[in-house]
Amino acid sequence: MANNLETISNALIFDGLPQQQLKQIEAVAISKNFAKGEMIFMEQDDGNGFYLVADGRVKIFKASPSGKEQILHVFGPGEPFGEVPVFSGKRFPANAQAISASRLLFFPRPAFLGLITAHPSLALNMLAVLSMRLRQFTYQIENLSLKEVPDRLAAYLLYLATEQEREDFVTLNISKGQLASLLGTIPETLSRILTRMNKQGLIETKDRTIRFLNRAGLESLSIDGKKNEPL
Amino acid sequence: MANNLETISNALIFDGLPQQQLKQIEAVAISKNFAKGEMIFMEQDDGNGFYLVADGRVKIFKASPSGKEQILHVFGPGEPFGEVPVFSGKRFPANAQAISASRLLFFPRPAFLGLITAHPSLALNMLAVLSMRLRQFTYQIENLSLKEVPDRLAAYLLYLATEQEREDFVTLNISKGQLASLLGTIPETLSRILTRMNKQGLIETKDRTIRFLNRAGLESLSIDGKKNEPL
DNA sequence: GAAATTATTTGACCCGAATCAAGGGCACGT
DNA sequence: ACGTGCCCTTGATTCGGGTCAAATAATTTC
Repeated sequence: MANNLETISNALIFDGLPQQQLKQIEAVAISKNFAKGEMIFMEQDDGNGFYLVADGRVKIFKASPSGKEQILHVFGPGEPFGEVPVFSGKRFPANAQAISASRLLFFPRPAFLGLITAHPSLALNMLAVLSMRLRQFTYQIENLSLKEVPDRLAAYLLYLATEQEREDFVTLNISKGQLASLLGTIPETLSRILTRMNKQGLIETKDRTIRFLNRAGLESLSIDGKKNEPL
Repeated sequence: MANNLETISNALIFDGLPQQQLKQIEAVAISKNFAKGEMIFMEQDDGNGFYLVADGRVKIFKASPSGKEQILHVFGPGEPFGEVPVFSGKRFPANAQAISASRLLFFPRPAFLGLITAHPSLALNMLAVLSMRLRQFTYQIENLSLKEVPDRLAAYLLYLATEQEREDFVTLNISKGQLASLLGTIPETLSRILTRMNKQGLIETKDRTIRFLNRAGLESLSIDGKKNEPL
């Protein structure tokens, strides 16, 4: 529950900027509140600015006509989203929805473009953010195309462990249904795989806590699947 | 077979820059030649600069241990690639390989960072390029996760028609095997689907030329698959 | 231009994961 | 405490598409 200036100061995207510029940035930010489940924008909407999460949690996702969803990102405090239309000049390529009650800072396009033109290091920060996101998408595409669901799950759990700076267990910050959508599968399949991994002694799950009983096994799965078994 | 300055002038990434800056840019570019099939860089290599295709064609791809490939992009003349490490500070997230004999202009990281800091519009161009690429990745993820192979193929053919400014036929600029890898499938499956589409009267294929016999059918496939059939 | 690769097609088969259908557990509001 | 939903799990079944194997066609190379 930080104030706007604190939120901006702590965001990586504004990292390294002098206090004075941060105040300029704060001056153009507009605070907006969203209830849990509320849509922030939809694919094909015009994007007249981008958002920074102050509080809460937001999912960016694609939806198919039949109702299946693929989550692209889940963003929490300090993370920006919705920048693509600002620079591409096109519409939003995906949907954004609050998955918990959220407070967001909105930066209107013209004001932000002015700031970025005037401050090269802000431009470089933004380039870094977009590059990291491209990187992440390459991993997501690799996972969807080249790995099977258990491998993706293993990779995600290990990533989460790094994220949470833990060695032997992680705590999911989204529901299992959402995790399924993030991994490009459906809840039924995820549930079955978790059950199987428990039986195999790889993990031990209790609600949203997953303990690693065989980290090496998970790592092997996450890297090359289980194709490398004895002949 | 344009010279370096022409190549740079025609690249979208340097669009709108004054002649004098283009010459500065040309001054830092290093021309490199690659034979067909030659690797340009591999995933996890250090990225000390980025490339601009002057001549030829380059594929960016991920590979699985079992040998399957997923193509992320195919770039031709005027298109930049390998920028992610320049701004993210991390290593290449994917592989790059010449799929035909190619001449590339290489821009070393430090020189390019200098240019971008000095010229805001170059920074904005680069932001636009990365944003378009993020956009494209969202479509690729959507295709892989939410659509089936025939739907992806239909979407790709229609995209290609737009690209080539044609109404009723397209000419593949990559082999069918490469197309399979771009669509996230394998040559056998692509071959079967092309055969099926021919039988269904959707298309007519002759080598790398594909004629649309039922564009509406393709469009319907590309949007929501064939789930919307009569009850 | 003939041999040697490499690309494409076709067939038989198999497997991972989606779909369809219930059932159970838990939280929340009244 | 008692529904009413929502989330998660489990079972039975189906299906898309990948694997393996082999034949054919198209290129490249010498």
